[in-house]
Amino acid sequence: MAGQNEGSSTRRYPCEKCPLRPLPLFREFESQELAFISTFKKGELAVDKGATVLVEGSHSAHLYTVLSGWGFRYKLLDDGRRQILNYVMPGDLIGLQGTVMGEMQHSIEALSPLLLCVFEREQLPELYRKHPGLAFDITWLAAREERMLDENLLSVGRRSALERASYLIAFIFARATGLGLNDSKPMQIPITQQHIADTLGLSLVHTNKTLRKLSSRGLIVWRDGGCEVMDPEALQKLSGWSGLGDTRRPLV
Amino acid sequence: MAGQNEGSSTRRYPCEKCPLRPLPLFREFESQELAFISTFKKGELAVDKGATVLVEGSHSAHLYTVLSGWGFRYKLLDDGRRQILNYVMPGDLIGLQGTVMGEMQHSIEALSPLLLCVFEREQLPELYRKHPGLAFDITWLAAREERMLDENLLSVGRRSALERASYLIAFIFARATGLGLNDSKPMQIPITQQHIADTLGLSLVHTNKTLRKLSSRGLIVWRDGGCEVMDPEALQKLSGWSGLGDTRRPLV
DNA sequence: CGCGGTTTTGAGAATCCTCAAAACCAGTGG
DNA sequence: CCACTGGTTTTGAGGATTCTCAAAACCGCG
Repeated sequence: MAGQNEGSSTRRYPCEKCPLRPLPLFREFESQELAFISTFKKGELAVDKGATVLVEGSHSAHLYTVLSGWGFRYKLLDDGRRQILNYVMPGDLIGLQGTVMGEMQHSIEALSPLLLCVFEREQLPELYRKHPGLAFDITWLAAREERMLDENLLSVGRRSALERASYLIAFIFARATGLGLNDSKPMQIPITQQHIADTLGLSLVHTNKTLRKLSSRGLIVWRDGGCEVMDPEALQKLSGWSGLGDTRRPLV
Repeated sequence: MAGQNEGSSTRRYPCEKCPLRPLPLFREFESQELAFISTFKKGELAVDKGATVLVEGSHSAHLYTVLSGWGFRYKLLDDGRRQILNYVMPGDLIGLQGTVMGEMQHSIEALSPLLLCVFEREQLPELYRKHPGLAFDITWLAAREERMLDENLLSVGRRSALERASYLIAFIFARATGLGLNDSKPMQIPITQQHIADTLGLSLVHTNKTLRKLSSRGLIVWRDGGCEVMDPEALQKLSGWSGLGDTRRPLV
């Protein structure tokens, strides 16, 4: 296995100075809620690129919010076939399944160096008791994840290879843009074609040929081991996807 | 469209005499929680087979728990391609997405006559304020739905047609069995092959040929417009699925 | 320069799809 | 009781998509 949670537990970002919260994407919080979150947060965890954050079958005592970096959730079959379920980006709450239902049913791996806020499972009941608004937010985030999975399932089940690839890239682009991650002009997504293949349910070879078509149409460029998005509108149109809504969302 | 919510709003089952709650599958409730649920419940809705319970794009003011019957959640592409996301069975909470996030992002259709408990969106904040335990249960159910979607996505993305079909039937069988729905000796699932095709992401023709293989091996029998499950263990083994856990779950 | 990981290409094979038609079956109306 | 109808299941055949196998090209890194 690539590597386990090796990470320092410093605390560079107090919640009051959270770099994410000011973004227009996120809903505003009441100060008392913010104060609670601040005590709820136990520290930060830095995870190396390629390391596994959470492992299927483990019984995690923690819950995390992504502060920065990219990752992905996936499941494996016995013979090694891998399905990537979704990507994990700043503001996402991860480990909820394990925390709420017991055992983790999927794994999460870092696609880039990840910085996580660490929360403790044990304090969750207290959160639910004292801060119904935050409890509602957690449900909201779970419903949002469900919605993204619905879309992914629709894509893998019913779209052609070309549509799937377009959808995936447009989808990731939309999420990253909302977070203000497109600082470089053509935004770059830090994934390999193997990741895309395992997300779309296609073989590596056919994925490559499909991406090649997108390249030849000028919609993307594959460079420096990542995908540069040249024409997100065209990708979205090609996939027949209606886009993310523009509702603001909570951040826990 | 086949038909809209035509249903009487009688109230045959007071919560105190809920036919589901006594099942060993469900966690026990505190009496005050039960009392609240009872006031939370606004009535019952009977939905005809084939009718659409919730429509994608609508802004539902209601939230439902299935009392009896079968249904399915699905999404459509513009050109009519359909992907079934999951099946809906007694004890499932539906409409949460629409209630929590605004617009419904999927539709739900009845596979058999459905009986639903009706709750109101407006009272949800009160539930979160007064009954953190119930709030947690709702999150739990959302996480459970997410888990089922993860499994379905793994299946559609990475399993062969034969494995997918086996998995789906074993999965539905396991859920129904937990609910005590297998009163008839070989349990019958009330779906058409078109439903299976749209769940697995396969064409109708190929689905038929795949099911035929399962029949010839004696794992299922297709009779009376439904699927009789003859050998659930073999199906589960063939699909390489580890089964549902045996944790008890909440019922809201 | 050599190495491991990633991308690219080619070729043949398996899976899965579409088109088309027949068989089957329950319900309806004559 | 029978013919008709619409929905569902079944089968065949040819074609498109996607897969596996295999090898080469590429690329950053020690």
